[in-house]
Amino acid sequence: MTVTTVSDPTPSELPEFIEPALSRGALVTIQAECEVEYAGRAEGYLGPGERLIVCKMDGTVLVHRPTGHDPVNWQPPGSTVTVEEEADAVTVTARRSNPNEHITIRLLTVFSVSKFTAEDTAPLELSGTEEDMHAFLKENPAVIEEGLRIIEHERATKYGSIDFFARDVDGIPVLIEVKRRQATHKHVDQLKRYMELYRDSNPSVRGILVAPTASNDVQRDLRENGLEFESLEAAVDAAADVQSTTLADFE
Amino acid sequence: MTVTTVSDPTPSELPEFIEPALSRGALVTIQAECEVEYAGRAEGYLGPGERLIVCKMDGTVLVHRPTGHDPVNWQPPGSTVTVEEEADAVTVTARRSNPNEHITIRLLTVFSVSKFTAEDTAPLELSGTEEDMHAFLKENPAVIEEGLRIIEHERATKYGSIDFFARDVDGIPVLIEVKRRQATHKHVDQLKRYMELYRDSNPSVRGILVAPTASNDVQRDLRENGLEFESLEAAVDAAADVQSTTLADFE
DNA sequence: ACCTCCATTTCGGGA
DNA sequence: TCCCGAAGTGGAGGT
Repeated sequence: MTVTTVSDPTPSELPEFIEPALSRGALVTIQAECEVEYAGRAEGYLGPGERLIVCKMDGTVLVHRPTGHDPVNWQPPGSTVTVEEEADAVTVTARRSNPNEHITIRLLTVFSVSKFTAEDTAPLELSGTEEDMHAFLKENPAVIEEGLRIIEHERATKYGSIDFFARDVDGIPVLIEVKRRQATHKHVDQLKRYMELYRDSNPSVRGILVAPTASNDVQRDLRENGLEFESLEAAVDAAADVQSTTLADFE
Repeated sequence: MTVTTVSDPTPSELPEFIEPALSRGALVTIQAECEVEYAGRAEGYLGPGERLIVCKMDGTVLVHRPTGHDPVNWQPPGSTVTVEEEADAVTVTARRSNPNEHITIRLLTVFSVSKFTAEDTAPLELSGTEEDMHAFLKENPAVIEEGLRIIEHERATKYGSIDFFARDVDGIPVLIEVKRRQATHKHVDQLKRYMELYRDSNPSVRGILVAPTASNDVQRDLRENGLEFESLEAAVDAAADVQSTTLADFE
């Protein structure tokens, strides 16, 4: 039996159910009315309500409301989880240092608690990330500009790293920043910053922001700073494909 | 009965259990071996493994592994969830448009499924956010600099908004950017960008980055750009307190 | 440990 | 709707 569920557990059952389950690597889910208090990087209080609580073997604790993607309260992996029976409630506390913070969940009424010893080793295969886009552009620099030669990928600077350091057909150095989503002013800032590191020693250096789209405002921002925009919708699609894409896709 | 759990459900039970539960506003949790496929902003595939699946009434779907804070796969709120029995598995699909994307979970073995009609209206009370820091600084501008007058909070520009537009004791305009955590080069960039909007019409404008700390690199970056750093550890603490803090805390 | 940046970021606020 | 920035962001990768 991989899943064990206890309906309407008594308060004294909870510590002896949850703590050993976690230390044996189980996923614990609790359906309960609870209130939550958090103190650490910020301070938070959540009054009584019915929520789904998930505790993981690595110290992760999540408190989920009936709606929304994000947990309303949580504790990241690396925390230590303890369950204690108190006078009028059972509390689940997860603590960690660095940063020093804790979450305390007061279980007012527990409707159900279950443990699930889950085994999961399959890796997540994800494509269409910015990394995939990089790999594609490295192999197909001409989709950015005819004659462009990639000199270095992820060129380190004292502040972050430039996605691509390249040279154009005339040998002029080109700094390239790649985004997988619509470009924003922030990305222009990022490219501008890298440009500053090169302009002194090489005033002719060019800067290109490569992204599927950019608003008119952002495109103007680039122009006003002597930078260029290269719309590359196709590169995003290509990066999502597993099989390699050829230049023919762009003609 | 608020929670209903079915252990080892048969495939044909699942659609009729899950879909009505969601449409009636329940939180559905599934403990199962499954594989997951995602296509939309990126493409993903996760091979068979044992996971906890959470479906919410608002269309949120989360797939959690035995470890980690983040779901390994998910679909954000606003999706439409359907459950279908197929030849060799039951699939849970969540779809949304804008962006067009979907997640498909193939349930290979379902150990347990439960529905939880949770009611939760309590608001989350959170303090120590950047917004709280703003409120504190607005009331206590002298902690930034003696004689500073706040003219405008969240002053809109064509690009984002400046946290504070102020004037110093000599009437010189001051742009202030506030961060609740250690300042980074990105924040310097942000302030620099706002400065550009004012330097033309007012060359003497000053810029201050207010944050609890900043690395030496970042502080140098600020100096080299004619900007200032104001370390304000205390303001962060003050913002976390519910009761208002007085200037005395800084003396 | 620090620093930087990506993320299927999500979320909320303002124009 | 777009656009922008915060988040208790989390997570990975480099130095």
